[in-house]
Amino acid sequence: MRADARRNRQSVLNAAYEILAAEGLGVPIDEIARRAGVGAGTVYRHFPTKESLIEAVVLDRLHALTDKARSGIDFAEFFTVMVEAGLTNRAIADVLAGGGYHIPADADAALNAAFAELLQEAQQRGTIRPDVTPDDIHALVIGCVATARHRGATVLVQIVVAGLRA
Amino acid sequence: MRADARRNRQSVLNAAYEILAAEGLGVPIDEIARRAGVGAGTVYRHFPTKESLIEAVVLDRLHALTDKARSGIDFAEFFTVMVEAGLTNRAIADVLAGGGYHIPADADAALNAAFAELLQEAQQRGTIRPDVTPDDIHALVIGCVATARHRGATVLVQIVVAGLRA
DNA sequence: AGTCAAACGGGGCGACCGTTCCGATTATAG
DNA sequence: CTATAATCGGAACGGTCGCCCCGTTTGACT
Repeated sequence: MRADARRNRQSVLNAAYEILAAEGLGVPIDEIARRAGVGAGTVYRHFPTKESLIEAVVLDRLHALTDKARSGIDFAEFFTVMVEAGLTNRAIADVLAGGGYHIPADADAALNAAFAELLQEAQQRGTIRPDVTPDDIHALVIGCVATARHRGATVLVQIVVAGLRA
Repeated sequence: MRADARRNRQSVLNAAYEILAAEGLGVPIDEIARRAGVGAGTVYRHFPTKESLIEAVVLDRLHALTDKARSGIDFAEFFTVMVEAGLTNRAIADVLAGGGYHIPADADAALNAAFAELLQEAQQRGTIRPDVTPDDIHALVIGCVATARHRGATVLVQIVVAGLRA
């Protein structure tokens, strides 16, 4: 690959990461291109579709979250980590909420599986009420993120976590 | 006002109510017009802008909710009423979430005020934790609605309400 | 330095949507 | 029944956005 191509590809990735994290998946490609200092055509040369660009930007974040879940973290703690991830990065929030764009199922599935294991452990230990499903948790994370955007996150997460306790 | 004009106006209102409740504020005007059996121009004769049509359709629902809040209902009960209202009527959900369109401030403010009073009562009676603000509650309603769209509402609302208790 | 394929960029296409316009229609007063 | 003005419907406008195309530039290898 030519040197300028590699450079431009990296510029696009950097710009896309910044803008997507700040504004969410709704930003036009042209804006990403402008921020990267390239034309829209160049973006589409490297990433055949907007979805593929989003994928490239978001995938490693999802993997990082999955790793965190596997790191022996407490369930309640990881819950707040997820919410904070969504608050810090609107693209993550949009992807978790399933907003329009489709992310490869396996990355999403791996994260959900790790989260579900944490939940099951906590439920067996008796610290989390037994009638909540992994899907409920997933939904609560989305809700907390959407919710805490206007308000401070801490109180809301405290409330939800308190409600989750057995 | 001519008889056919009144008839058409009502058709538009009915169609708009049905579709907006079912699909949310994103539906195109043309679809509302088609469902009402009129042209798009007719819709704009009666409602100068899409926002005004939405307003006409949504306002009395907001007033109904405000009345319900004033009817001596319990705070926790009203919380679930709000969530159910959002689930039943996507237009309500979108308006509560502040999704794009602007609803006259007083209607929104009246509902919020009534809800805030219920909260304050419950907090003085000691049934709801004292560190949550009306804005927190507003946010939690939005979150529960957005959340419960995919999952059943009951478990989620139970969790949140349990977390809200003192 | 010269060559040429690869990469560039920005204008353009098609789709969608809110809004406006205007010729055709129709209800109502006289 | 006619005149007339209100109303109607849907085509057209302007704006946005994802995506593609193509004339031009540029980097790598000789």
